[in-house]
Amino acid sequence: MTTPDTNSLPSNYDFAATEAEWYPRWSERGVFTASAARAAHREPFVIVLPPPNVTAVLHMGHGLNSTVQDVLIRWRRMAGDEALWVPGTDHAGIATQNVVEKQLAAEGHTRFDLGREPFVERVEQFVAQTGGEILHQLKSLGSSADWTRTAYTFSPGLSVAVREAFVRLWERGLVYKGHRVIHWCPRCGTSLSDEEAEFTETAGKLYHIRYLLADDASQSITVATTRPETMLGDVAVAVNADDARYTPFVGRELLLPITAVRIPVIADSYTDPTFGSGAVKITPAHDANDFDVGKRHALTMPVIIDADGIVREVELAAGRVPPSLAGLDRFVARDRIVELLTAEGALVKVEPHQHNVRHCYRCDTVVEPRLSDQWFVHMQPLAEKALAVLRSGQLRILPERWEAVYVNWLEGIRDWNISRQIWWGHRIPVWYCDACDSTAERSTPIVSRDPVLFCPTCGGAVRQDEDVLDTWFSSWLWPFSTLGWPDRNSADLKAFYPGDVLVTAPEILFFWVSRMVMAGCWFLDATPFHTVYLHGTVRDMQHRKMSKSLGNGIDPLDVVRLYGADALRWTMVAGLGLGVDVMLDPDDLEKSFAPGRNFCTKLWNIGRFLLSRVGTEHVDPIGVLAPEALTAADAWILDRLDQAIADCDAALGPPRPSFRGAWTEVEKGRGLRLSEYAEAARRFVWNELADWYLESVKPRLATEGADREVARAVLAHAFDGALRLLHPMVPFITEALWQQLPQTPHPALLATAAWPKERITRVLSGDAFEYTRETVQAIRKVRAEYNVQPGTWVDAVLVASGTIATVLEAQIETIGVIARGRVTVVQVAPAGLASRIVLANGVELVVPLAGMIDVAKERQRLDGEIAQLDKQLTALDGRLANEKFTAKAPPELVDAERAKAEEWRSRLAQLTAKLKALGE
RNA sequence: GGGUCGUUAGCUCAGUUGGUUAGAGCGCCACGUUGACAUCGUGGAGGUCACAAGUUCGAGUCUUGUACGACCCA
Repeated sequence: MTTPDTNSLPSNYDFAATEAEWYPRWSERGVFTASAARAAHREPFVIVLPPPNVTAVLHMGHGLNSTVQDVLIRWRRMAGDEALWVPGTDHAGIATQNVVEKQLAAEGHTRFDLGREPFVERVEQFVAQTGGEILHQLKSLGSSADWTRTAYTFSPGLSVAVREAFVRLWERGLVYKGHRVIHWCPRCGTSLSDEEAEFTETAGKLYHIRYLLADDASQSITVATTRPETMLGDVAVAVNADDARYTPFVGRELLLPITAVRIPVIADSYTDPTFGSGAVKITPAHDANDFDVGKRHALTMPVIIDADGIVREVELAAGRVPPSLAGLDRFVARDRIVELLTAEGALVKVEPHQHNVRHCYRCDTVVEPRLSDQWFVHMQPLAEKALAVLRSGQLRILPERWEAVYVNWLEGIRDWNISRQIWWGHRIPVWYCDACDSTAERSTPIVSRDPVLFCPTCGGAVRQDEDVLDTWFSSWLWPFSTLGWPDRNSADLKAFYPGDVLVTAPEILFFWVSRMVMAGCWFLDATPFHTVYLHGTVRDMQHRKMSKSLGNGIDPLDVVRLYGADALRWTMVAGLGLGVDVMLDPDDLEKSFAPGRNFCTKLWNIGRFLLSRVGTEHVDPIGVLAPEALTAADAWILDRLDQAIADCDAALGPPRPSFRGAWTEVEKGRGLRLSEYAEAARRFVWNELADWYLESVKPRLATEGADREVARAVLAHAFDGALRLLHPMVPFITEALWQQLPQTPHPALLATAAWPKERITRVLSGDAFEYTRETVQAIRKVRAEYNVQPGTWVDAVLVASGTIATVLEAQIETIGVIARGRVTVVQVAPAGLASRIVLANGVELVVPLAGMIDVAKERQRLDGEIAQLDKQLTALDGRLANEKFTAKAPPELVDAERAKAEEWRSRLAQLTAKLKALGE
C-alpha cells in the first residue's frame, strides 16, 4: 500500500540543519552569481543593496530591507531573468571616524595625537578586521546577493568613480568653493549638509534683549533670540522698511549690551513686522539667514565661536568678546551672558519657547551655524533631470504619496555642501600651488582625476585640499560605480545598467535615493532604477523606532537561531503592507515569529504526508492525464493553483514597465504587494491544498490502481507549484522539500527552477468540488453542535434531484471520508426527527443522529437563520422596490439582485417549512 | 508655520476604478490526539468601518469639516 518510508522526513523540521546545508550549496553552484554574457539574451533584473555602514551591526531594519530584496530577486531569478543583487558596504565617513576616535579616546588619545596618515591607517585596519561583518550576517537570512561582486564605497575602483564624478561636475561648473554659513558640528569638527543636520523639537527659551540707541539712551529697540550668545557677533538690527514703529530708527546706531559695540539699524524685507518685536538682530557669521542679510548690506561678518564651539574672537571680531567670556563653551557663555544682561538691565524678559534645533545626525550635538569655506555642488541642473524622469514615468516611487515629497524637495533643491573636515573619506581631488596663488591673480584650484605632484604653471610644490568628501558623494554613484563606471566598456555596466528596483526606507529619500537618481541621470543619462520601493520602519509595540539607545531592538540573529531564517522572512513579508511600518514586540518574540515557524511546520508536515503516501516512484506529469480521469477535487485544486499563481503574479508584478521603459498610469501603482503575495501563497498551500485536497485524496492514495496514479500526479504537481510560489519567501524549507519530490525530471535546484505559469486551457471546471466543501462544512457543523466524537461516523442524507444529485452522487465517498459520514443521496427527504440544514444550492442535508436530536436546539438554529435571512431579504426587496435603483443602477447588477432575492425567498420558504415540521 | 498620511474585530493590518452578508493572522470560547500536522484540527463569538455633514439609487471606499495620532519639510 504505502511506499516504504526509506526517504521519509524526520517528524520535526530542523531549520538550523537545513539552512546550514542549503545556503552553501546554492552558493557553490553559483546560483547567486549573475552573468553579463547571459544577460545578453535574458532580461536582466538588478537590485543594488543599500550599502550598510562598514561598522554596522545587523538589526531588524536590515532584516526587513534584505528580505524584501531577496524575495524580489529570487522571484525574478525563477521567472527567468538574469537576476543580479549587488551587495556591499559604505565607508561611512563621519560614523566610522567616530567609532575609531572613541577607541582612541579609551586609550587616552585623540586623532591629532596620531596625525592624519597614521589615523587613516588605523581606521583602515579597523575596517579590515571587523568591517563588513554585517554582510556575513545577511547570508544567515538567506540573502541571495552576488557576493562575487561585493563592493565598497572606498575601494580603489569606486574611488576612481568618485574623483571622476567630482571632476566632471567641476568641468561643467557645477562644483564650486563657497564662503558661507554652513551647519557645523563642533564635536565631529566638520561641516554637515542640510540633510545631515536634523531637526529636533526642543524646549528652549526666547530671550528678549534691549539694545539702546547709541546717541539717546532713553530710546531702545528690543530684539528676541533663542541664542543670546550670538549677540557678540551682531553687526546690525534689521527692521522692515514698511514698519512705522521703526522707520525713524533706520540709519541710526545702537549699542550692543556688554561690549558697547556700535551697530546700525538697517531696513530689510527679511524682517517680518508681525513676528516678535518686529526687529531682528543680525549675526551674519552664525546664522544662515543673517548671512544673506549681511551680504545684501555688505556688513562685516565677525566670527565669535570657533570650530570647537568655544567663544572667542576668531575673525574680524576684535573687541567683541570680553576677556571674562573668552574661552568658554558656547552654552556656558550663554548662561554667563544672560547673567551679564540681567545685571545691566538689558534683559527684558525670558519666555519658554518650543522650537526645532538642528542636531548632528551622527552624534546628536547641537549644530552651530558657522561661516567657512566649503565645496558645494550646484544641484539645480541635476534636480531638473531627476524631476523629468519621474514626470515621464521612467521612475516611480511606491507608495506613490512619496512622489510628492520627492518632487517638493527637488523643486526647492539647495546646493549640496560636500566637503567634510574629517580624515576618513575620499580626499577632495583638488590641489593648490601656494606660490602661484600668492603671486598671481590666479587662485584657481587645480582639479584633477589623478594625483597632482607639481604645479602645472610653475612646477613648484603643491598641496592637496585637506578636506574629504561627504560619504554620500560616493553613495550616490553606487548603482553604476559598482558596475565598473566610469569604464564605459565595462561588461557589467553595459549589461546591468540601468537597474530595476531600489528597496529602502523613506528616511534616506533625500540623502541617497534622489541623489542616486540625479547622478544616474546626469552621468549616464538614465535613471538607475524604474522603481523605488519605500518600506516602513520596524517599530516596537509603542510604535517607537527600534534603536540601540532605547534597548527595544530585536537581533535578527537571535530570531534565526530560535525560529529559523524562513520564519523571520515569513513574518517580515506576511505583515508587510505597502509602505506600512512593521510592529514587533521585543519582549515577546514568540508572538511575532511563531506564525512563521508554524507555517514552516505545516509545510513540513504536508511534505511528510506526500512523501509517505505518494512515494518516490515516478509520477506522471500533469499534462498527460486524461481530462476524464480527473475527479472534481483534482480539477478544483488545479483551478486553485492557477488562481494562486495569478494572485501571486498580480501581487508582485509587473517586474518592469511593459512599454518603452516608462510606467503607464494604470501600471504605475501595481505590484510589490508582498503581504498579498504571502497571503495568496499561504491560502493555497494551507487552506486549499492541505485543508481540502489532501483530505479528499487520502482514500484514493490508499487504493492501488489508475486513480491512485492520477491522485499522485495531481498532488505532486500541486505541491510542486506551491513550493515554487513560496520559495522566494521561505527559500530554505521549500528547497529541502522540493528535493524530495518524486517529480518528473527537473532542474537540480528549486532556487533556479521555473516560476509557475497558469495552464493555458482549463479542461475541466473544479466548481463541482464546492458542493463537497459546503456539504462537509454543514455536516461538521452538526457534529460540533451535538458534540459527536471524531471517531463516530454519522448518517448524512442529501436530498437532491437532477444534475445536482448526479454531481453529489459522484462525491459521496469524498464527502464521507472528510466529514466522517455515511452519505446517501435521495429524492425525497426522510421523515423523522433529524438535524436538517438547507445548503446554498437548495439541497437539504438531513442528519438523523438517532436519539440525540434536541428539538429546541434545532428550532433555535432555524429561527436564527430565518431571522437573519428575513432581515437581508427585506433590505434587498426594499432596494429592488426603489425605482431609482432599478432605473439608474447597471442592469446586470439589478438582474443579479433580483435573482438573489428569488434564491433567498425560496431558501426562506424551505427553512420555514423545516421549522414548521419541527413544531408538529 | 507648510505638507503628507493614518483612524476598520481585543491586537497588528488587508479591503485596487463606489455595488453580495466588510476579510486575514494573532488572541478569545467550546470540543478534540481521527495513521501528515496539538508548532495542529473542527466549530464558534467578536466590527453603528473615529465623529459630523454632503454627493449618490447606493459610501469603509468620493467631497468638506472636526477630533486624535504619526511622519516629512522649513
